[in-house]
Amino acid sequence: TGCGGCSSHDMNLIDILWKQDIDLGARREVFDYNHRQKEHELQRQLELEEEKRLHLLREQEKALLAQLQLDEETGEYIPRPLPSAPLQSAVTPLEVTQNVSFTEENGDAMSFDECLQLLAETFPVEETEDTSVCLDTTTVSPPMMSPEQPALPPATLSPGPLPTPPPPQRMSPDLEQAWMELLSLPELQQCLSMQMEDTQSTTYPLPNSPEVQNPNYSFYPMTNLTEGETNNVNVCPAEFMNTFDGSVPSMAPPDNLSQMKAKAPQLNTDFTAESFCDIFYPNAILEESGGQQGLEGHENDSMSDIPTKPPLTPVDPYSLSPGDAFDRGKQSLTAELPDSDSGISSNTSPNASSPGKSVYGDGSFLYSDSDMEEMDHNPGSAESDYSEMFSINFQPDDFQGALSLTSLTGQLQEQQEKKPKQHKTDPAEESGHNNAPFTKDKQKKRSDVRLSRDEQRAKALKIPFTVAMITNLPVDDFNELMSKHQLNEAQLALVRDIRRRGKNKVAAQNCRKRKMENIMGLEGELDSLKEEKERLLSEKSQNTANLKEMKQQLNSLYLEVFSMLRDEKGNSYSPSDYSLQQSTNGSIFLVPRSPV
DNA sequence: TGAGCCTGTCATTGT
DNA sequence: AGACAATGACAGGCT
Repeated sequence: TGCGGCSSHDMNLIDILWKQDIDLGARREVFDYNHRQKEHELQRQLELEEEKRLHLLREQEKALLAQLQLDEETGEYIPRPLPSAPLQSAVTPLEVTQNVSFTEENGDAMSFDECLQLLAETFPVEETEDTSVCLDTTTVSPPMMSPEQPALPPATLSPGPLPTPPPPQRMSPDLEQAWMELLSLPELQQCLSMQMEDTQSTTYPLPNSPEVQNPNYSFYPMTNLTEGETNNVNVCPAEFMNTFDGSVPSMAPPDNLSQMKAKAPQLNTDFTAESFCDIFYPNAILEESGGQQGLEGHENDSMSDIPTKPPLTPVDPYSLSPGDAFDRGKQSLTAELPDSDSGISSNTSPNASSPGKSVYGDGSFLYSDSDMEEMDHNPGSAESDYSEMFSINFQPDDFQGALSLTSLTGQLQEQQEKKPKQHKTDPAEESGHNNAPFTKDKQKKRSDVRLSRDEQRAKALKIPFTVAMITNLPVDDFNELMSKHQLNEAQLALVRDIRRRGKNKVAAQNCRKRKMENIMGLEGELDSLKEEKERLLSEKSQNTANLKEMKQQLNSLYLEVFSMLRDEKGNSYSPSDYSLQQSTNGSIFLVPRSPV
């Protein structure tokens, strides 16, 4: 079906073939008349567009020829004499292509491949390795093309008939050299290699693109053998493909040129290798260091809009507060609510009954659980204050080596633990905030506070460690940490309590998890046992049935044997009067049954 | 409003 | 003996 300009007659012929061939494995829809009709219409449109495009190409070719003539005094179709200096070889082809600025003048945008195509058509070159290298990029590309974009088979590689074959013409030596140098341009080769590599390793899937899903896209006329848009379509990101929107790129109005440059890479007019790469792999250019990275984020247009993700930086535990400004206002309130339920300090402060009066600045660290309740009312403030406290009290010098890492992980963990906390107040708790220490009401809103309760306590007692550190540090490190700080009795007790609670909390979690796993394991075991029981019962019933059958067979055999036995008078023995018994040596005896 | 679940905490025991 | 893990029990919060 690779017919180029398929006439309606051809299509009818193909129709017939389709209908006749039931072994093609083609889906039913390809035989659908409406479907085919739509395809015919689409094909006609494509043919028209192709004609327009070819016409434009001819115009551009004329312009190019004119330009080339202007460039040379000799009248040859050579864009410009090429310096042979190696240093300039990388620049000159760019100049060539830049000089061929037909697109700007014509107001049409052409892709790099279109230019190559134009060059090839203007100065057809015999197949060389270089050209095949260049155009081979199209062959490795997945067949992704929009219906509006005529599928263009590899031009110079295709031995098939060419609808518009350029007359065989030998490229002028200079131009050929320029062509080779252009192909040997490092940037271009890099781009091409990236292109090939990308098409091989990373396709540009268009999950929702009908062009890709349409199994019949190959029916679209493949009239033009030079690779133009196809190549671009194959390699350009999906968002670029979606920008075609049915318009032929070369017919793009000039006023949209800049916009099209940004969207459609094939519309670029400056064919420098860099711009080539830049257009096709904007991410790769943007992220100079991570070329492959740039190639991966092309499916989504928004990806390019997303700012480059900054490298992972250590989380600043002191910047975790969601609202310091709001929370600072509560600091005086929350700061006066420290407590340790260790039983060591729990003398109710004289100020405990007057929340408005802070004991924080008094240096007092003896608090009641009722104070903790007030802390519970402001868990958010406690969180922020906690971070704020550590921003003040945290002494990096105290944590060296492994401790710093531990503290970091602990802070990270802490950050995670803070997230789900909720903020509520309970009037009942407020009324009971003067309760004696160790009352159970301190456990209210436990889910609200969780570690933040200990965090608040730690803050209140100015303990310069994170709760995560206190909890997670190994014993030796923890003891070392404690020894490095002059903590008073209440602080030490609180730290021990925090550590105990933290570890117990983890232990409880593990225990419950283990319990659940055990339950699940037992359930699985129960299921397997049930299955085995069923199997055994089935087997038992089967055996019972077999046994019953065997008994019946044996009984019938027994009766049969009896029926064949005769006494000296020729009378048969009655099974009710006699029985057959087998002795240990295998001999059979007819034994009279004893009367009951 | 009560039931059920989840989670933190305490007390206890074992390692 | 002390630290820690494991676990039952309890209580509070949440749905």
